[in-house]
Amino acid sequence: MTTHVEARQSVPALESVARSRILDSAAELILDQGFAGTSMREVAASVGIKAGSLYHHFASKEEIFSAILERGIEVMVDSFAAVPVAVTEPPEALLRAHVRAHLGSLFEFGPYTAVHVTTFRSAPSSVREAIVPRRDAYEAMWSTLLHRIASGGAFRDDQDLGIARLVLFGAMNSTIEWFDLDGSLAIDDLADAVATQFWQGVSREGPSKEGLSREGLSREAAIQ
Amino acid sequence: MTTHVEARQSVPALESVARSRILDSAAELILDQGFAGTSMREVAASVGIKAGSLYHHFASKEEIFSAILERGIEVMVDSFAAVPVAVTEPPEALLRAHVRAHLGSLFEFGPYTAVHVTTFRSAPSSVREAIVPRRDAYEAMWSTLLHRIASGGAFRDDQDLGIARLVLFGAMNSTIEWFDLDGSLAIDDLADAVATQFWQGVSREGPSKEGLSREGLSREAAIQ
DNA sequence: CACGCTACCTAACAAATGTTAGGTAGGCAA
DNA sequence: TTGCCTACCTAACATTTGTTAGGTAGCGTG
Repeated sequence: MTTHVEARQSVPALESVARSRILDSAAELILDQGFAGTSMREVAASVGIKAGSLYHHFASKEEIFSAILERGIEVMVDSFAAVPVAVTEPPEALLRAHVRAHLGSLFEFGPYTAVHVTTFRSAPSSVREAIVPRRDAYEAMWSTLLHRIASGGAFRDDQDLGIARLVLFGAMNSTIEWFDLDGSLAIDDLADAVATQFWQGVSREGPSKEGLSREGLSREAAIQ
Repeated sequence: MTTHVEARQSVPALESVARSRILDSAAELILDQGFAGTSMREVAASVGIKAGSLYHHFASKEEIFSAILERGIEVMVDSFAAVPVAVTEPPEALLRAHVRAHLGSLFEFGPYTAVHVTTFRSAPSSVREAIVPRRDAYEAMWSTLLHRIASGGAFRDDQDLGIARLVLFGAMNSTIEWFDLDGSLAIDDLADAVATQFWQGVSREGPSKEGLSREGLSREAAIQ
């Protein structure tokens, strides 16, 4: 009854075509219903098969979820690694390019990264713990980047780098909530806006020495 | 078998003590399991009663969820309205105070706002649509605030206000993911860091006229 | 006292859940 | 042809789900 047989990929085939199709559909569903809110029957129906057949490709619902979250990280890491800007470029250009890459991973390579970002916190702890190391690895790439820039003296020294990074992550990741690839704002312009806001802020006048801190930010509270 | 009878509140009692206790526990559970991932029996057990008894206080699971999301907005709106800084204050102070208020609503008044922010996108559309107007009202309060500041000329004019606001929201809301009230970083310092980063950015040198934009950000893509 | 009200309970319901066992159709290789 | 393998199916399973009906204990008020 199926129209044709899928060709096997020539690569060592970590992920067969069938598996990928299922993951695509499942991720889309999970993105707007959550993991627990998406049933195996729904996933199966969305790719035109019956629920039981899913177990020909995955051992369990959790395995599907895990695969999606992992692919989400892969996409981010690959995007980061593929940034076409040399580390010798000026800080603003470096930053902008990496912001663009991260936003790209959220919108341009399937729903995987978006699912990862939005549902990680409510994932079963077994799934979550298995992914944490890879997640940390990606965050470390960013840490390294920011430290490199900071060591060049381009950053203000009254702001904690770890906090700055987490705030930037939040700003980027939450674009999922409102940005639309097909809308009037281009993703390149979005990246520029986010990067500029991160780098220079929104105020007209330049940064004062003391910033906004009420009495000077205590530095003891450093976060990685 | 119950130890005591709850005293009725003297206020018109929009929310009885019993209802509030249930909402508290339910919100906590939903915060780290999601709506679909949290069962009525779980909620009931967390307040020491049986599932059926929940229906003495709420008509359905959805009603519990709705009540939580609505309270989440209430907390935000109340916090915003209670900001003890006059609009005549300098922009940085105004901003910092409102950032502090929003962060407070996320961490200091129960899990409601946090639940709202993290689970809104995966809520059943019936629930979501009912809440959208109130949500918009809160966002409008921020829009008004930012426009007031902008009309004073304090903002750079090459950045879209709507985007800036959404990015700020993202930065604030995603602190849920990593900030810990009982950690070494005080929430006041967090607010300072976020506000400073929003206002001045992280770079040392002042904003250049052209910013980071590749060729000048197109303004047509204005977002509310 | 009797009444009614609140807040809970038990027990069950139909429906939906993840998962499994066993079967079938078609392609490919010997 | 025979046999195996992949990819699907049907049908059922035990469990969990939201929800409801009906009952009971304790309280305050008439």
